Formats: sequence, C-alpha cells, structure tokens
Amino acid sequence: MIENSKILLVDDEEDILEFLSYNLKKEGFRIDTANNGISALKKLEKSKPDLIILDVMMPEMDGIEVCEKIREQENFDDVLILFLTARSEEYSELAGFSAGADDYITKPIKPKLLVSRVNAILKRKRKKKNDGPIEIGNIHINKSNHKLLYSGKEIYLARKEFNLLYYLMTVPGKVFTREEIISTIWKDAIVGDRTIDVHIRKIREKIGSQHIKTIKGIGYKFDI
Amino acid sequence: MIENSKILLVDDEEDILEFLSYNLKKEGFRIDTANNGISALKKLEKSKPDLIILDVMMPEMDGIEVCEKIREQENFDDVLILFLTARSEEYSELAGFSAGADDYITKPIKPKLLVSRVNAILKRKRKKKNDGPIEIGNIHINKSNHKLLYSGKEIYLARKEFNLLYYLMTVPGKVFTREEIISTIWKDAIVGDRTIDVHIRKIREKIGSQHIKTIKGIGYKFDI
DNA sequence: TAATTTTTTAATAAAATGTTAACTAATTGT
DNA sequence: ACAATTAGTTAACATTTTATTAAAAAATTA
Repeated sequence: MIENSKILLVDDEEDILEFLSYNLKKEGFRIDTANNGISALKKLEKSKPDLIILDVMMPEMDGIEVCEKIREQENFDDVLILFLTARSEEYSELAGFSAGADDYITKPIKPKLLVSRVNAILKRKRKKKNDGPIEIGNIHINKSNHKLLYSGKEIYLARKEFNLLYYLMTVPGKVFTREEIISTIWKDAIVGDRTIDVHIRKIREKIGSQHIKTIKGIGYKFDI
Repeated sequence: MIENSKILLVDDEEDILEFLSYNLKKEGFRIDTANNGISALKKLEKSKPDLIILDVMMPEMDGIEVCEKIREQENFDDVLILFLTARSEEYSELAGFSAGADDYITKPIKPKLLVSRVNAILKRKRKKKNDGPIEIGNIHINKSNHKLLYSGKEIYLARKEFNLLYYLMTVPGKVFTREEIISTIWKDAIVGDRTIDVHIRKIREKIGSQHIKTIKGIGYKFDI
C-alpha cells in the first residue's frame, strides 16, 4: 500500500523536517526523521523505509555521500531515494543520479507537488516489478506499448481485456480462479462472475478460443 | 538498451577482471577485458564499448594516462569512463575527473553498488543523448533549435506542445501514461488530466491526428 | 504596462469501455 | 436421464475516459 509506506526524512534543518513531516503524515505516510547523514544511516536498519528523502546540502556528510553509503548496504541497494536540492545547484542532479538517486525535487518545496511526486515514485516502483513483455507461441503481449501481436498481426484489446489476458499469460498453464482474477484485475471494485465471462468471451472473439481454457468449477487458464 | 551495453574492463589483476566480469555479465552486460592500458587502447576500435571501467593503479601505464589517451581519440571522446580507485588514493578522484572520467568507484568493490553505479552512469548518458534530434518517418524534431519539420515544412509548436511531442517521440510506440507525462513535462507544477488532452489536441491540430494515438484508460503514444 | 501568446481550467459532449441481467447452453453428479 | 450447477451469450445500460470548446489565468513580449 502506497499510503502505508514509510518515509525517512533526512535534513539538518528542523523546520524543513517538520514541514515535510506534516505534509506527508497528512497523506497517511509513516514518517521517520534524521538530522544528519550519520544518524540516517544508523536508523536505516530499524526503520526499513520504503523511501528516503535526502537533502543534498547538509553539513559534515552531504546527501550524495549519504546516498552512496546507503547504496553500499546490501539491504538498501534498491530503496527509493529522492533528493531535495536548491534550484541553483545544477550539479546535484547529475551527481545525485550517478550516486543512485531515483528522483529529485527542487526547493522551495510545494506541498502538493511533493506529495504527488512521492506518490508517483512509490507507484512507479510497485509497477516496475512485473511488467515485462511476454511471448508465448505466436502471441506477444507487451504492456509498455499496450500491444498484442497474434502471429505478427496487431490486435487491439481494451484495458480490462488486455490486463486479463496479460495476467493469465504471466503463468501459462496455471489455472487462475475467479477469485484470483478479480482480486488482481479489479483491485478496487466488486464485480460479479459473469463480468469475467464476458471479458473472456471478448478476448476469445479476438484471439480465438483455443488459448483460454475453462476449467469448470475452478477458473481459467492460458495455454498455447 | 542499458542491459545490452558493452563494457570494457581494464585491470592488471586477473582476479578483479573476473570478479567484475562475473557480476556485470550476470546483469546482462556484454563484457570485454584488457590486462593493461596498451591492450585496452588497441581493443577500443574493435570493441566499441559504451563504458570503460579503468583501474587507476596499473603498472606501466596508469588509468589516468589511459583515460587521457582515450579522450584524445576522435571516436571515443565521449565514451563513458569509470575509474576504480583504492579508497586511500584520494588524489585520483580529482586527477581522474580532470583526465575526463565520468565517475569512479572505490575499492573494495561491492557488487550491487557496482551494478547500480554502472546502470546510473549508462542511464545518464542515454538521458543526455536523448536531447538530440529525432527523426521518425517524415517528422523531424530538434530540441536544440526548437524546430519541428513535417514533410520538410516547418511547424511552430508552443513550448509545452513541443516538449510533449518530443517526449512521446523519444520512445515511439510506447504508451506513456498521463502520470508519466505529467511527471516529466510538468516537473514543478500540478495540472489536471484535461490539460494534457488540450495540448494533445493542439498538437494534432498541427501535425494531424494519425500520429498520436489514444489508448483509452492508459495514455498516449506516438506512432508513425 | 499593454498587448499578445501560451497555458490551464471548467463545462459539457462524445466515445469507448465495463457491468449487469436475463436467458441459453453445457457439464456434472446422482 | 434429469436436476443442479456452472459457464456462455447477448444486448441494454451505467460508468469511465477522452475530446472539444470557450474562457480565465499566467507568462511572455513589445
């Protein structure tokens, strides 16, 4: 859950910590804070944040350095890191990305922009995990360009149809129960079983009915 | 494709070559190796690497010198170079950057950090490259002079329109979600979804509507 | 500062997608 | 074979998403 994500804020200025904290807590994020890089690194293991927001300009250890040290740690080499930079510090974007930052926000920080960025970055991460193109037999399905190629011919599927077919194709041969299908394709809606049937029908209409098999009493599966 | 990038490893210690090789191959990079500077310089032309990882400390010709010689060559003045330095050799960071290094990693090398750095540096390069002119079909778009040529005819686009079209054209065929579009084109502002529609409409007005396709429920994509 | 252009929004129309209900067909267990 | 259960089909309808305006707001230029 994005809303339940934990964020570690690292800044030497108490005002900024409070400002960030206030605005992010309001959105339902869990917040930890640290006043400097050393303290941030110490808190890491215990806090296990999903996202770290790092001020680039800090006395002693700057954000870039903290970022590098975080990336060195086995368990945090893929934690999300977002930099805060003053608009003038042009350098920091490059240095930051090379140190392993995922995004950055320039000061002055606008609360709404901050929140939308944080949401975007967290969502992006979740999405990344399983999104690759799948190729089974003469069927290629690719989420990034929303394309379904059937024997080289492009076939258009509406969103739900596309997601449903893609989902079935993630594990060819596996029978997906209606429950499984609904809980992944219809994340925040309640629909009846007939609805799935209709979508399956529409997919079959487009790619033929030999690929999606009905296992009566259980669900559907994709086969070559 | 970052994953498909070729990397030339240059180190006199066989162990380190193997260590680097193993860890980078695992990530899908194509690897060439050289035991010393001379050999590296010789292999350059044939290998055409995207990135060279150079040990600073090598007998005969050290990394700095190799780096300088690489930069002298017409074809490799913008190849990426990453230095390996022992943590103690403080000098090398400065010397390295002045010799034309793009980044450096200190030993001992941690595999995950190495990989994340290599990815970051390659991504950065792509980003830089991505500012170049793009030519797809009979559409030429060039950021450096803010010009759009459609079948040779110059068409004026306002800034947001231009950036939006350019962005879509960076990866033809890929469907960009509104979220993606907003987070890259509207870095410091929050705008509603309708705003994108309006800009899309204006672009379509100027270049015709066959190129930018709407994927309902997902976003927009550019196609020839 | 006024004029002009660009950008954004709001309101509403249009289109596409998604869902359901009612019915039919198929399958299963007895 | 015959209920009983489960899935398939269809078309109507609801919902969601996008397109289109015009007008306001913001930015830029003269």
